[in-house]
Amino acid sequence: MSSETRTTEGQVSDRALHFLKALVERYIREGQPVGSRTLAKDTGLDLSPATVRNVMADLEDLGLVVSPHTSAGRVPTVAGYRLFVDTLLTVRPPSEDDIASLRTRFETRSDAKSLVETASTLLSGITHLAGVVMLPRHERNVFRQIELLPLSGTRVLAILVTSEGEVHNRIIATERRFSASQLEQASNYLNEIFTGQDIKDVRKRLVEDLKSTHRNMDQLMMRAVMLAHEVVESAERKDDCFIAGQTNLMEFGELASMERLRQLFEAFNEKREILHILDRCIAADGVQIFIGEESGYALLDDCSVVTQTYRVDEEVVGVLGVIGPTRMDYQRVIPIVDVTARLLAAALRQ
Amino acid sequence: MSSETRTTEGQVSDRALHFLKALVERYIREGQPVGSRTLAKDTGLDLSPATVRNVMADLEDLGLVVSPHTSAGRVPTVAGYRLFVDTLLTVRPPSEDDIASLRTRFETRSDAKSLVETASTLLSGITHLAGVVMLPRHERNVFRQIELLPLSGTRVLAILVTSEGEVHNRIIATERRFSASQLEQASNYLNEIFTGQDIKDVRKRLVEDLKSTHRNMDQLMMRAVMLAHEVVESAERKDDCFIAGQTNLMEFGELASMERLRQLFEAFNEKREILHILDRCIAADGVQIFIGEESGYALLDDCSVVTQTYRVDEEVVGVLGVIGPTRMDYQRVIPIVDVTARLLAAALRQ
DNA sequence: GTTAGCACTCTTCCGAGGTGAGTGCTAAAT
DNA sequence: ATTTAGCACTCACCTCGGAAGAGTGCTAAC
Repeated sequence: MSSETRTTEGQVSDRALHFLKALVERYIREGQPVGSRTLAKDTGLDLSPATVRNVMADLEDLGLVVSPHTSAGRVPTVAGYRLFVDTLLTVRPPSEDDIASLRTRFETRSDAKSLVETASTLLSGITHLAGVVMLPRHERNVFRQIELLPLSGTRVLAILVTSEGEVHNRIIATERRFSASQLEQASNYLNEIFTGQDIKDVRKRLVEDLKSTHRNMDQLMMRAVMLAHEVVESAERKDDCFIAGQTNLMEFGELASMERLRQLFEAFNEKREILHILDRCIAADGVQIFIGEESGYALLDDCSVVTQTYRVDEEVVGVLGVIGPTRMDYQRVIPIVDVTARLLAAALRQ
Repeated sequence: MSSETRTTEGQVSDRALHFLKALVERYIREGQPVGSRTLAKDTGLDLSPATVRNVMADLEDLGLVVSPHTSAGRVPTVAGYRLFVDTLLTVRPPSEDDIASLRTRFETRSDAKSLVETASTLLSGITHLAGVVMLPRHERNVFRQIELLPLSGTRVLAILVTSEGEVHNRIIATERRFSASQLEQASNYLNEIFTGQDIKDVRKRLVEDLKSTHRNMDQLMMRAVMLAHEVVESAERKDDCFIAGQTNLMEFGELASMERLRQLFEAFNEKREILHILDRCIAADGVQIFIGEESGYALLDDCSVVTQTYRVDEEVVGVLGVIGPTRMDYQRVIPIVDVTARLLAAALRQ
């Protein structure tokens, strides 16, 4: 794929590229196939439609544009967008308005979850696309404190606090009844030994512990640590990802089919596929763009994904971005995603 | 309105009602205006279309049905649905399949939040409508334990556990730095004094306390108790309500306009209006049905809402239901909502 | 290399005409 | 007094046939 892009790129004249750029920009603005006459005016070069047509034919041969039917203008293909995004695009910094509206909204200091929520709302609000943000996931996840409280019957409420100040709780169904003091004893034990350690280590250690000594609480404590471990592994991936502004996508004509939209929204609710894509983006580090089918999910064939990772203490902890039609305004969107990532990182740091 | 319904009801012959019933049922099944010929066959009575037409004309005069245009069949009006739901409807118990699929899914015992989530998923899955469930809100909200932990800078993490086993946490920005031991002291104090008390009382008491003594921690503790109080008041109402299966609504032709759908989905995200309606339903207790404009929100003009309250320990703590097109299958939906409410209540009780 | 001209292809937008479903009304039948 | 058959009428919907407009490809001239 990349080699193919190379060769085409090599053969395209500068003027042709200039035309491609103008065409993509125009199409992004208007959303309709652009014809030779229009494009001739757009480029600024004082050329006749006929000349433009010749160039367009070349671009079509190279697979950078297509015409939906004989007598429509041309529309960029995925390869066309790709070339545009990779080499033609002039990234302007986000407008003052956009920055201002971002900055103020991030000023409220609060927990990771609400920051992430704000971030996705902001992204979707400013770009008029769907905003997605993954919760920060730390490589190192330090056990800070655990609290075990008896509920009715044999159920126990376990509350885990990590050193990042995240609180996780779950109800554990046990085999027998535990008194409040028994549970306190257990949590004291856990806290004493494990506070400040990495949760992965805690788990490993406890498993070994269990083999040698056979303590009364074993089962319960094991479960509690399992909870802790789950926090690291994040079994509940669904909650790790915020999506906002899905409805924005309804306004784009190219996604107007009810059936497609429905599937798209269901994917947003399901989140599994979205998370897959974001995982790939997190691995890449930096701005990552999937155009149309590049994402690998048929659902997103007419969509593009623009993401940027964000880091805390030099470590990449998450990723955020937007999902919209392939025809999105990359020039505007990319810097916005970029800035939002930085602002979110800053907000998380303090 | 109700008096009007009365009078019309009085004037409608039994046969006319029988026709209305058949018409509504048919329309719910097929989704298209039903004409005299069709209806004549449907009723079973061996009557000619002409006769049916006469009756239909009467029903139209009474405002129970309308025809979208001269040569279409008739469609129930809101008043028609109302009459149908109130007096004509034969509620059959939910099918064995439905009950089975509900029961097994509720067997997993877990915390309120995930039960509520299951409930809404189930509702939407079985009815093919949007399912909504409000989290149980207890009148009495008992303070069980509070934990205060220092975070970076002057921020403090407050964790509150109620006697129902719900865990709430928030980050509190304070004016000055507190050490871990100071915070422990504070939380010990709070726990000692307030455990087992109603949170509302706790707050009242603390406010008074502050006036007399001027303790070191005042500000912080005040905030902590504010958090506790917020839990009761549930400032974050948004999180109190789960909606699932919104996408189901996209399949109904009568809601097919993009613009309407978009507004509807935005209302679902916003939740404010939905919560208003649910609040009204909770006050009513029992099965509550809003048909079309009855809900009072223009957004829901083509929708109906069917809800049932659910109770724990005799006290109504929440409400659940479905939102779908006015043309939903009331006969099937109502009992399903009813059963789900009972099952959720049962699951919450243990 | 660029352009004007021209034939050609498609979409899109009417308007006409036909069809079918369903109605209301009237007059006859039960 | 119902019920029914008959009939004229009304719309929505479909299809077909231009006409208009946008845009193309090609060719020949500049």
